Amino acid sequence: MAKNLYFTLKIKEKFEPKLEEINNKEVFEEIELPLIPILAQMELNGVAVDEDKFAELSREVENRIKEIEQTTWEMVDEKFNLSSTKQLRRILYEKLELPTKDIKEGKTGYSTAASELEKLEGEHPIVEQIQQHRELDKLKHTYIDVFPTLINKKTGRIHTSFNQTVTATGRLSSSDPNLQNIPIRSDLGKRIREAFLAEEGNKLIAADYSQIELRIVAHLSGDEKLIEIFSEDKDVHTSTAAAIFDIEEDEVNKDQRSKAKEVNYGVLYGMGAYGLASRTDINRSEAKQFIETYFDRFSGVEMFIDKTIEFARENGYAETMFGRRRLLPELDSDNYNLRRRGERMAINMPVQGTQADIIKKAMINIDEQLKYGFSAEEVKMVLQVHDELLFEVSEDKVDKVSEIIKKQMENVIELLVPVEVDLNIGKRWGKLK
DNA sequence: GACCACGGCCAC
DNA sequence: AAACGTGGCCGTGGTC
Repeated sequence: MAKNLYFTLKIKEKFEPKLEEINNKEVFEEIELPLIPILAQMELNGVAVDEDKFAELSREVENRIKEIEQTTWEMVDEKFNLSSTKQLRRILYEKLELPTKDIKEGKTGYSTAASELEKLEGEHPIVEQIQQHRELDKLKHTYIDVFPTLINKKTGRIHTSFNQTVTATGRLSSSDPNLQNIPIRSDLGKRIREAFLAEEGNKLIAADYSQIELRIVAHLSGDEKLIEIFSEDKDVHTSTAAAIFDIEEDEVNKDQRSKAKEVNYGVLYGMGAYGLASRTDINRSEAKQFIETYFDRFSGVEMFIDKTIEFARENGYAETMFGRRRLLPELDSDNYNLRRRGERMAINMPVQGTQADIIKKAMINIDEQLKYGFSAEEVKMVLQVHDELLFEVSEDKVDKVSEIIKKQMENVIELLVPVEVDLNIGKRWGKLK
């Protein structure tokens, strides 16, 4: 024990000045340190799951996968492993001789990734079988069949690890198992998420920040148009579509909105024309025009991006609103691609990192507020998924607790735009209202 | 059995 | 040559 104390002190002596030197003592003391016991408690709390539901899904998906396999084998007159990209590549591009003109090549040959299979739609019915197989196989082996084996004997719940020192931006990560990537997008995915639930007498409260990253961009850039959109509580993707297509908001169709959404999020990550074109049905020159028009309408955002990269190049790091830093030696590289990658990291850090700071601070403030009025039995913080907090709460405390959660999350920081949190409550995650 | 690279894909 | 940021986990195919 004495040794532990001795070396801990030595470590403090070594690192405290360094922390001060990089101006991160506050991030450490006001965010990371107080967060530790909260994460520990969340790990101990765990989350309840519906074991029978997983068993049911497993049987159902198993049968469907077998059907698809059989159909696929009959199409090519041979049995092969659909999970082997190597074998699939031989079948698609050699045996069936599907066109490889637009297909990306990796280190081992032509790709069979989802984005490439899409280009082969209509060429052969096997493509659709592979697409379906991919989704079902992924969800079965990564989630459906895994979670039942991870239910803790004593608690009857699943316990993750929240890692505090993994990411470059300040986000948490979750592992063993990762509970930050539970499916939600596909129909089967939704059914998997619905297998996460509250125990008898409890409800789940999911509280998520609405468009927080784009609101942070609005704040950091000071872009007038983006600020106006959020201040007037408009749908940001619809308004963006109206701005770039130069039409009225009520004239925006689904397709235009979804393209605007790609642009909105793409911008946060430094997406180029190539990226936008490959993710939508427009070609490169249209994509280029698109992005140019976006920056023309939202010139504050373009200036923010330029200034952020410039700052990072001069200082060797990018930082969040709370001063958390990410070193970016890539910006000095002789390698063009590496340098461009560094620039994209520089753009992303202030946005993603500030979001991480905000939600961590919210967790600390909520914990502080809840620990006096409620018992650990009545209220459990169970998961954090980057812009969302999940709580399991005694049914009779839901109203009071909801109010505290929303208030604390929305008031961590004042931005030039409103910070909004949506609450969803119910028995099953993914089926909340 | 442990580990690895790769291709692939789930989430935000 | 790469093209959109942050993660973690899967099966295949292979080595030790």
